[in-house]
Amino acid sequence: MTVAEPTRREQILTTAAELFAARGFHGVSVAELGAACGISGPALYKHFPNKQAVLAEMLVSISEELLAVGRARVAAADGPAAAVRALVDWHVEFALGHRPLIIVQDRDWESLPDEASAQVRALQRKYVDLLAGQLRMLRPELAKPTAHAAAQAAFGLLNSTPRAGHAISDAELRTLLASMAVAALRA
Amino acid sequence: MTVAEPTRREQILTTAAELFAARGFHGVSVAELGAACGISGPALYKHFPNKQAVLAEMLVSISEELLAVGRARVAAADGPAAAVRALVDWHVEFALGHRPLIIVQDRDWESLPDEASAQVRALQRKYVDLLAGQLRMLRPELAKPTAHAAAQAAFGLLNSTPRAGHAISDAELRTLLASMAVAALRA
DNA sequence: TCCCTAGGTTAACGATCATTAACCTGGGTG
DNA sequence: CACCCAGGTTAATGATCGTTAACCTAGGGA
Repeated sequence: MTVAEPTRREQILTTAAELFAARGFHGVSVAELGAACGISGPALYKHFPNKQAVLAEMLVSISEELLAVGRARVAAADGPAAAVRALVDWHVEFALGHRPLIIVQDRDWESLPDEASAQVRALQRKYVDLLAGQLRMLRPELAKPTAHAAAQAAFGLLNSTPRAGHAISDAELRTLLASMAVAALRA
Repeated sequence: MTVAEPTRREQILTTAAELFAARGFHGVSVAELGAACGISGPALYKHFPNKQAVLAEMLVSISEELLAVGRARVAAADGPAAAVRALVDWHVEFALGHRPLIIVQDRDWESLPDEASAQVRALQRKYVDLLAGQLRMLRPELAKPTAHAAAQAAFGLLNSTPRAGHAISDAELRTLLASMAVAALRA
């Protein structure tokens, strides 16, 4: 069976993720992005209506994936403690596997067009609330805003991943971050 | 005694911090920044050589302050456990008091001119190493890169502060974040 | 065979911006 | 009093960039 060759749309999306992560959405010109894909400049408009749409597709799809898989893992978990651990593991797994996307997501989401921006914010909020909800089942003494803030802080910890230097192996980083996040959520 | 009225330079710096935090360095034009200060456009060049210099002064000075005070608190602490706690407390105190600066620091430092960028990176590295060093004294089993990654993750947690909604009081947020960070570092 | 269309190309346009030029003004100093 | 200059002003400049226009080409279906 043949290796699935990526469509040009996909190539543009992954290339854009790397470039945006490295220099920011506004720091990458359409011409650069095209060149990095082997085509040049305006050819991008055969695949996307404009530059913001590239960013939008990228961020909306990963927000959706994070939420969908997160929900599935919670549903499959045996109780809130397991659910919290499952969510942490899922997020660190995703973050390690898609470092550029994580960087772009929390640096450049303000550059989105209004509609997509609201959509991403809503998805992210649901994702944070997913963790916050499980956390409150585990620790009923937490008020809702407190649990939300704690969940957000845990994701902040996990999202520091991509900036890490390569002096430590992915496997070690994975267990380190997961155990730190779980400990923080238990505090 | 009269209230210390800020010099125009200072006004520009604090205004720029708020605007950059809200819309990103590239998202704020020189004209907008001037207007927000009550002057207009090119008048900024009477106080700074160019737009990047505003960002540079902002980021270098806060990096220096973080490091200097961090060192002082470590020196004043009674043992590594107290030093870790002091560093966490100092960072959360600073982050809560200077939310826009924290946002700008980890979103826009790549927009700095090369020299300033290197300077900020060096200061930040020393700051992270300060925490990592105390952590290794506390937990000698940690390898140096591991401790560094753990320290970075803890700062990632603490820097999630500014994005938090206002549904929770600063006082509560302060103790929540501090205890989460300390717990994560102990894990 | 003929034509349509998907997916390229280069050239041109218009907006936005950072930066510079040229000019003004009022208050403190020699 | 005369002058200087710090700190403004508006207008102009040049670069960059996103986007559009106009055009080309290969390949597959009627």
